[in-house]
Amino acid sequence: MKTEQDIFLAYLKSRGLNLTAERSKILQTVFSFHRHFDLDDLYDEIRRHKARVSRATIYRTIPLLMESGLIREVFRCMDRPHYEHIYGHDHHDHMICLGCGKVLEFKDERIEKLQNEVCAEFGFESVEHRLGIRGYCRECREGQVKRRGAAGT
Amino acid sequence: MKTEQDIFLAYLKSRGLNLTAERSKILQTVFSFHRHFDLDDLYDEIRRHKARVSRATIYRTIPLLMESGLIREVFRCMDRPHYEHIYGHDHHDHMICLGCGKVLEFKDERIEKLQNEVCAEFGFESVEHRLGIRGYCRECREGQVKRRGAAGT
DNA sequence: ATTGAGATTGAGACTAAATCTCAATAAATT
DNA sequence: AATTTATTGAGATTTAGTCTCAATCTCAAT
Ligand SMILES: [Zn+2]
Ligand SMILES: [Zn+2]
Ligand SMILES: [Zn+2]
Ligand SMILES: [Zn+2]
Repeated sequence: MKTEQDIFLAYLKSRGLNLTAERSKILQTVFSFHRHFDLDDLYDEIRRHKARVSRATIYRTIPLLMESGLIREVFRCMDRPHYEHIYGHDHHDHMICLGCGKVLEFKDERIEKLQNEVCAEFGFESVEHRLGIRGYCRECREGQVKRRGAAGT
Repeated sequence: MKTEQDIFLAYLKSRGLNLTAERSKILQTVFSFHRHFDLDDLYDEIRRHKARVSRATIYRTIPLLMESGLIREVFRCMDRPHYEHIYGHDHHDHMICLGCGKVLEFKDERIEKLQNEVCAEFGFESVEHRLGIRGYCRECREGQVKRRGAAGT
């Protein structure tokens, strides 16, 4: 079982790039999250650990992490892309509550299978997909709503 | 059968707003498209008809059209949101070719139904959803690829 | 250990999308 | 007609993201 480091390192090597301290710190921080994050979450968390990585470097590193298959963009919220690490986690899709901003994850094998069928019909080779359902969660429908802002898909 | 104008007008009235010449022109142009469009497509098409509406007004009107349920954002391409009118059209989802940028539309009732089931399980009330599959279309997989740039979901 | 080629970084300049401000205009209301 | 409120366009402003470049680091070959 390879670690995320192994994978990132292999990817970087394959491109003639190095695993620097900054990239390593970003990688480590990404995998320390147990939730979806945006660039500023990363930046803040790194500083909170008294490490110092510039925003420019984070902007540069995110595409590398995506290309190496370690993270993916999941949705856009407050006009910013949000990411999640995917290595070691099952694929899943998202429901985003327009009331409280909560993000629910779900996976339905039947939907996944049907997507493959549709792609086959069209002769389309799927590389990646994203299903985002926006609406209102149980708590927001029933009880009192604490508005935290709407989220985009 | 209401026209898009009726709907937009009703929405505007409900908010104490007026259907001005500019808003009317934007509405008309939106429904003259038979493809997905972004803000500049709108701007250019309006000017091509020798009408004059500022970008600021278009930026202001798009949210109104979305809130009134006439258009929706469908994906992001070249870092810009793209829209489509939805009034009078069946709901559908999209496949986006990473090779040529082509956008294919599909609808699978079974997938739609399963989404409803999943929402019910979670007690989640769906308002809207978006399924985007990115990959390679038949032509790009077989023949020669004419790269036109990648598209985002 | 030294060296040189190439990779990397951070700071700040730059770009471009989107929002905001505001004075002038238009529409609705009285 | 007068008053109020909505609307517009131009340009200023904000902000996410990219680009530039000089200084620094990495690594592989001596
Ligand atoms: Zn909620
Ligand atoms: Zn997730
Ligand atoms: Zn294609
Ligand atoms: Zn469509």
